[in-house]
Amino acid sequence: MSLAGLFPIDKWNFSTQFILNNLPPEEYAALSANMTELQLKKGEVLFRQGTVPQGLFFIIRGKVKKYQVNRNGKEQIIYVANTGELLGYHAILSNERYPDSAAALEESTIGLIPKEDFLQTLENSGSLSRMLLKSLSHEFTVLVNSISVFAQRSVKERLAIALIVLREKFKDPASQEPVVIDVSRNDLANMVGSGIENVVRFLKEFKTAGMLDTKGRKIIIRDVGKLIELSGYGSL
Amino acid sequence: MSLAGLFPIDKWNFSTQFILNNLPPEEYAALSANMTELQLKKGEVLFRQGTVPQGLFFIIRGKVKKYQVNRNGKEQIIYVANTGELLGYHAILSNERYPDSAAALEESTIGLIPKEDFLQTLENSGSLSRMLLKSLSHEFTVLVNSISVFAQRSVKERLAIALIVLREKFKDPASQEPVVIDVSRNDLANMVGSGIENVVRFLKEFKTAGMLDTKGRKIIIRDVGKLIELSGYGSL
DNA sequence: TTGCAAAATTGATAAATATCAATTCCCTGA
DNA sequence: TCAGGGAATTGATATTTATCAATTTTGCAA
Repeated sequence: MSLAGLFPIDKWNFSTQFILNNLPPEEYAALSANMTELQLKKGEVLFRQGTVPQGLFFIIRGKVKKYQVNRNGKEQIIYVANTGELLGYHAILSNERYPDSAAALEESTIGLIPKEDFLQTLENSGSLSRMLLKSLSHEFTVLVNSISVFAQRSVKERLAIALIVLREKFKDPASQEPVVIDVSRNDLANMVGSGIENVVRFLKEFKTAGMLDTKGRKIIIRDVGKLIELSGYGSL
Repeated sequence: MSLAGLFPIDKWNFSTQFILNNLPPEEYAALSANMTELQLKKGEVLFRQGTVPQGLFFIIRGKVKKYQVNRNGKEQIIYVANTGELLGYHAILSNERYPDSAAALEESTIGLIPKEDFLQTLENSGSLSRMLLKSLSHEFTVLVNSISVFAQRSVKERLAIALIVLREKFKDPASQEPVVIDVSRNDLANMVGSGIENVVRFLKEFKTAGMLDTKGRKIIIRDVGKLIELSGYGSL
């Protein structure tokens, strides 16, 4: 089922997957000349908030959560980045430390581009800077949306939204099967901004209502339409 | 009282005030050649979410709230922009419609720069694009912080934070007097993401605790230190 | 396989927040 | 200056969400 016209999925996804692909060949070459690969196991941290950025990351394959940890150790997931997306450019561009941390949600392959190569290419390239401006501006839309949702919507609605968004991320384009979302209850709760228990209870409710099934920690989405109704984006 | 070392105020402010000032003279000239001025009365809308951007706005003097209105008409204030800040560039750069609306919180003077002049200058200028990349990346930090706070902190903490942030915005550098914050309870509630009644009750609590006084709708901050304690950023 | 530790689930209850209703308190324009 | 109306405040209560305490289930590693 496509979400087109039913749910504003573009307001929940960044758009950096398009950057590397659309770069003129010579700029791509400059950028990737010294790119090294790096394998992350599930749960491994790519970078940690408060540290100084050393490079730009490219998700060759996998899923990476971006999150903040507050003083009480509570984790808030801001975004889940997928294959093809870039990570870690904000801190380089703003010349600040990482505002958030990044860790693999599943086994992932990451390309690491040295900070200098990134900045150098940026100097010499109109396209890269144009595309970054565009992506960063789009991210603004995404984050502003998140703020409204966190500030105003109920936990149940936020869970529904999280499931719709995750479903897109876990979708296998080659398959017609219902999408299987594979994240821990803990990560799900940290995306939704609530406790594990609440999330579990609402999941059960959704299950009873026929929107999804669970199989261990895996969540199989059966009826996105109903989830969209619940999310508050119904009859958009 | 300065917040340095006590509260991360930079994580709550965008940084576009620096852009126009630091632009090379010829680029500034190109940008402002066709700038027209526009006077906004308190409450007047500068642009509305979902509409197509026509230009870039510069706050010559005043305060402008950026907010989203959801389906139920509930308003969420995302940010309060102050004198010197730029507005409305995201939608132009991402080639999307405005993700949020903007309205004057007080009588304001706005400079309007045609979209074409902005894009043209951007084409020809390294500085402008560099500074925008930096500002946009910093905004990411600000918004990510907001998300964590909305998702995890209590209304009381959020109110304390809102007051600390507003105090900075309403500060008169020429005066040593305690800062007077002049916003409606409604706007304050929409910043905090709660109802007016809750905000009023917590304000009363803060007042009783000696952190502030009220005078009609005006809020006079007496003890930021205590507010910082309450905000959850105490002993940062 | 099996046993175990971690993760998920369930239940009960406390705490926070939202909502509805009713006053009271300002501003502002006549 | 004063009356009217919107804004702010207060009170009472419903609803949502968080938290604590047990179980039960799962996924691994031996």
